Amino acid sequence: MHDFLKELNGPQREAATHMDGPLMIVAGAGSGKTKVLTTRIAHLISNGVDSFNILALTFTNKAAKEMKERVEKTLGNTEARNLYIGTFHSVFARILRTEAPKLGYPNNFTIYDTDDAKSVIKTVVNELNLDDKHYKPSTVYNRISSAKNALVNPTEYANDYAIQQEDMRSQRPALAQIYNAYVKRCFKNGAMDFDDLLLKFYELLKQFPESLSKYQRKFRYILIDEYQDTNPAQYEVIKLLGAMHENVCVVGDDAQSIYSFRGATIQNILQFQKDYDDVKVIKLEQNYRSTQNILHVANEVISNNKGQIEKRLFTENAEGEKIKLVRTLTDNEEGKFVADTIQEQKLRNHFNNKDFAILYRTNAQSRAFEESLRRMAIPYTIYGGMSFYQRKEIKDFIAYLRIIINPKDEEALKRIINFPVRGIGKTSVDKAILNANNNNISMWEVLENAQMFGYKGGTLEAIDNFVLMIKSFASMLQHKNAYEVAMHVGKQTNIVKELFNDKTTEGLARFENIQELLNSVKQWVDDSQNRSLIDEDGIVIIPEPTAPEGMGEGVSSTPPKVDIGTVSLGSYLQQITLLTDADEKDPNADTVKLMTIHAAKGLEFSCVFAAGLEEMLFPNAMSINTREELEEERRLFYVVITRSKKKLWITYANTRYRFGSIVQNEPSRFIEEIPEQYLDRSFAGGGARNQTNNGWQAGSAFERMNRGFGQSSTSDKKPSNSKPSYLTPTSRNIQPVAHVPSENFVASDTSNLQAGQKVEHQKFGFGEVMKMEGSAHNPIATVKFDLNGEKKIMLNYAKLRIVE
DNA sequence: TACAGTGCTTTTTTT
DNA sequence: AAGCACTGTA
Repeated sequence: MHDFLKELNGPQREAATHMDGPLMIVAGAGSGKTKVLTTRIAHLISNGVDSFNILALTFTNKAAKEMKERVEKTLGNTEARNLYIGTFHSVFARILRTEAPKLGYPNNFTIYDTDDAKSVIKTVVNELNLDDKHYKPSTVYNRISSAKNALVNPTEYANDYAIQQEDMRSQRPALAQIYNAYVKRCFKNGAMDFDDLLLKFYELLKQFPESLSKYQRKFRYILIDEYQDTNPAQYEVIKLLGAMHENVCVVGDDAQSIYSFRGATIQNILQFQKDYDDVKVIKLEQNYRSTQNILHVANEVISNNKGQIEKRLFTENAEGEKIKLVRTLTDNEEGKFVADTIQEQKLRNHFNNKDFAILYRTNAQSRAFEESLRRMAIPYTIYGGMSFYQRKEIKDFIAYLRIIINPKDEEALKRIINFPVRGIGKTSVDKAILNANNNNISMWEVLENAQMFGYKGGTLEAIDNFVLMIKSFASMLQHKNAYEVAMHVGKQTNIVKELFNDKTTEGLARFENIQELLNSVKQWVDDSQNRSLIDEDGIVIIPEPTAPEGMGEGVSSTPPKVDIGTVSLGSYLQQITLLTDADEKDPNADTVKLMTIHAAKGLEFSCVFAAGLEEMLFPNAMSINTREELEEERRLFYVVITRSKKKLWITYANTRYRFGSIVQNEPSRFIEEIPEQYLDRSFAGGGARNQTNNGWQAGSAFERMNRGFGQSSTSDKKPSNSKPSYLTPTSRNIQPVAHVPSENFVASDTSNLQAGQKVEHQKFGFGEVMKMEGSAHNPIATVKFDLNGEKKIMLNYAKLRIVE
């Protein structure tokens, strides 16, 4: 037996050493599934399986990278470099780079990110003369994305009765038409969106038996991480690829399925056992991560969901502390509490910054934490922001590179045709697009033949110069590498110079960003020296960022079909669009981590703050309409609880800002699902379930202080602990003048509220409605309160009692 | 044509 | 609160 198997427990070892045949590992949170996966790969290799024949698919680049590194470490040699480990998207993109021509796409197809895709949608909605208020790009995009993930093509979409009913109901009857136009336009642009990477690969396998058999033979062993999050497109691909050898190993946890909004379906887990004759099922039920208390709470919470795969998570870890429940008055106070507590814990228990994570439901919640951490000079890293490559100046620059690699890329062309300004205005651009559509050619081809299409004078000259310039860039790639070309583009277009001359702070930042972009191209080029660019068939491939140093993959003697410069730049461009901001950050940096719960899946931290446990927020207002939605929210709660190894705080605020106005929220219903015995409510803010002002509880003290009922005396201190600073009101915190709601306060139906009516607000007191505005969907009342002045109240959130 | 001011929407989660 | 699109002005 190999050494690396010694560290595994029974079921883990059984899973890791299972050789042939389908295998399903049901892996509870913190049960060591990554360890099992990596050990399994190592075991396969050391038992004679060629590393070239192993495919491992994950959902994030981060997970892929970690897996690769751990296999490498386990094996202690470089065999791991030959593995295909990556995200569904990156692995499929890599393969499609060689196979795309079979489907009518260029090898150098562009990958459209969400912004590009939405821009295409905007274009086609306009061209179809549809109202873009009704057909908002984000809504349409989501709808199209769902269809693609469910393998519903435009024709099926248009012919499906239920779908059509649904679109009629939502007042969007033209969606089928838009979907169709969108798909055609992307194809014409030589571009695939994220969903296409899955969909087109599926179509390839489906339509070309020789391709199917090629990849079936190549990937004799397949491993899928986070199987509970696969969607039908991914499911079908896996099924096809695995059909020959049936060596498919999936790892998943139904309790952690949190991506149904992206088309993932838990059905895939249940279906797996029916797809193959004898599926071996192994459950990993021992948790190595969390304390008993944390695990008990997690188990208790998730038991409120119906229909789960039967399993009992247990741990031999210490009992640990109770879960600390904390209520604060506002979102800013919540931020302060967390920052204070981190500071205190660091001093008292010698934690590092990186031992803490602040996890929340929505990205918008990060603001308050950022501010408080910055004020206390605690280093932090926020995940979930914009990737470096999505910044405007970077995308503009990249658009030049995109257009020389794929001239059909209309989105890129539109970005740069008049940037920097060269006298090709909107009218000229519209005309070009119109001509392109009418003659069924690309916009670029129209520009190439500008004179033929009636352009004259200065505009014609400007277009001709532009076309000439782009062509000169493209031809440079024949003898210069991608970095040299990118540098040349920067100079020739004046972009670099212009930014250099812009001495504003933002201009400086943009200049530095462009420098960084050029560095990243340089790095890519340098690294490519060590990469094979040709696969076993002599076809140019997209190398992975950390790909092998020219081994195995077979440097064929067949000459490449395209210039190396083009290949290198083309693969660079495809690769960077699949990067997220998480891939650009160092997870080991000693900083507090801030991210959504979704983004935290698969991670663990000694100390976790689960923030914003309020109704409307978590569970989110968008997800409380069906049992399925609510159960997914609960799984999300399960995920956040199980991220914690030692200490867990659950925080919520009475009021917080939303869309610029204050809203009040009830504590989350999920809090009530935690058995009292595991809760520590003695914390600042009390976390009192009801909001009565009893005892010394700091929260009520805070309320009293802010009502001007006299400064809290020293006896108000928490025992053995000086008063935390978040209890100290600052001048910035302008609290409303106290108002005690009437005995009979009941929120009225305000759907017909009108100016002139008298109302009572729980906190702001009595007032008169001055005016009504906003939409019927989101009415906003301006109320002049007797004691608190004028305030805008969003009626969807605030509770008002109509007095008269 | 470019920019400043206005008003309107937005926030659920992401490769 | 903030970012975006639209509009009117210079």
